[in-house]
Amino acid sequence: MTLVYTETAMLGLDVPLRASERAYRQLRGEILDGVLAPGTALLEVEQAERIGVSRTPLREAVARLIADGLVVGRRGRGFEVTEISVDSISELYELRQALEVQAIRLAATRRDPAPFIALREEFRTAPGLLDQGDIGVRRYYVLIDELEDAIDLAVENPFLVGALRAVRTHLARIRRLARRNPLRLLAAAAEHLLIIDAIIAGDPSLAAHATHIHLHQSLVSVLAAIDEEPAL
Amino acid sequence: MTLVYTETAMLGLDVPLRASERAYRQLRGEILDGVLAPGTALLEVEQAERIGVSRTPLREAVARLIADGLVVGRRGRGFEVTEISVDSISELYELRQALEVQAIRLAATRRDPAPFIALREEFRTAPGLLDQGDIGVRRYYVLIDELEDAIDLAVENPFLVGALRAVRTHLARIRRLARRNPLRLLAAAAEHLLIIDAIIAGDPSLAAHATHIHLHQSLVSVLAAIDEEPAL
DNA sequence: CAACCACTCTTTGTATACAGAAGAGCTTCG
DNA sequence: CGAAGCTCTTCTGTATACAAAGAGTGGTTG
Repeated sequence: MTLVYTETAMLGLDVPLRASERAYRQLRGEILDGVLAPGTALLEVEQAERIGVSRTPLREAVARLIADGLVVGRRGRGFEVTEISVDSISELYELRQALEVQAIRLAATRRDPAPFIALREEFRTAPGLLDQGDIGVRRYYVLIDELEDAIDLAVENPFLVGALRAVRTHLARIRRLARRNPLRLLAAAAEHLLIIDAIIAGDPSLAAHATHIHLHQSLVSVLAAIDEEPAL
Repeated sequence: MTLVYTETAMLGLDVPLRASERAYRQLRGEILDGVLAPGTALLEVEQAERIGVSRTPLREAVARLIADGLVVGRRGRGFEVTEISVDSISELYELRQALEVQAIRLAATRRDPAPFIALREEFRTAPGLLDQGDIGVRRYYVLIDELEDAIDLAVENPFLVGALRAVRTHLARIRRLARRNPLRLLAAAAEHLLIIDAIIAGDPSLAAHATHIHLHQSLVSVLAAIDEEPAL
């Protein structure tokens, strides 16, 4: 739930990191990026040699990944990357809805409007951004990250933010296997604007319902995208 | 998020357990029971010797406790048991509300009524139970555990149930330092009955609102109890 | 020919030894 | 007398060696 970063990491310096931390970040990144596909077996010695650490810090990293729900222990034979089923996506969204709606409610109640007003301006440029192809889409995702950060800050609740972060970890994997279509991104941008407006207006109920709808649409879109893809 | 128990543990056999698992359970139990008070420093060698395992499995146990949010790493000098502030209680309840309301909604939607009908009968005996002093109160808490288990089962969502379990871990600590008064327990029993009725009736909205109210009253009671106590 | 048992090999779980970093206390110098 | 620096101690972080458990395989026997 609580991630601890060293002060050097927070400063973005690439000062030598603890081996266990390096192993954790690398494995986590590879799982999220799909390099380590769901179902992949993780053998301790093999992974330890590959990453360049000994088994002790690697085990610590795997333990954290298990706590994150990205890896499961197989009885007897080591560990493997967790699978993603269509059912699990719906289940994740049930949790996500509960958390995001609550977070938005609190953000709309406690907010300092300033950062959201700034974000509103940026989100208004989103339609233009989405016309600029892949690079625009990437900048759009950065915008969403900034919105999430602003919400996390406004929520002022480490427990809730921690739970949200855990959900977002799994979302990152899902996003990979369900490339969203441009029309959906455009609609999503409008939905985000509505949520931002509600936060600025200090209307928790409106913000909550807008979030509910946004997540519903998002889930529908993700499930449709997955239905079309041959994989999974 | 996901807890993995060995099959021997699930059967309740006290077959030799892995050392790391033993260390985890003992430390977790001691933190939850308040034997290891908030702020207590955990030195690896010291704890390892006390529990009777070597440092390696102890570190694994501590890593899991950090993931649970029961322990935090102190920069430089080891680890310590996390503190509980009044603010953190309110924050925990904000998360708890989001999760429980969603869980109850889903339970009321998907439920197999049978277990809840059985629980309703049991909860009707709660007022009598609470007249029987300490032993009755303890049986009442067992009843609540059974209700929570029934809800977890009906929810059919590992993500949501996992998040709930994490919250309940922290609740156990809070319950310790805010002994509830008998009147509150009586009122809580009535609130639980209302929730159970709503689940049996298959009325998600009613169940959700009943839960909302129940948690609100619970928080008010906890905060009042803590205000009275000299400690903290 | 099939089933069961034993053996071996692989892989995890645990202990311990070693190295490096951080804090405390003492000494010394200004 | 105070402050700063150095050393010493203590603790964490990592590697490695060892033990035990499970799975797979081959042989043997009914």
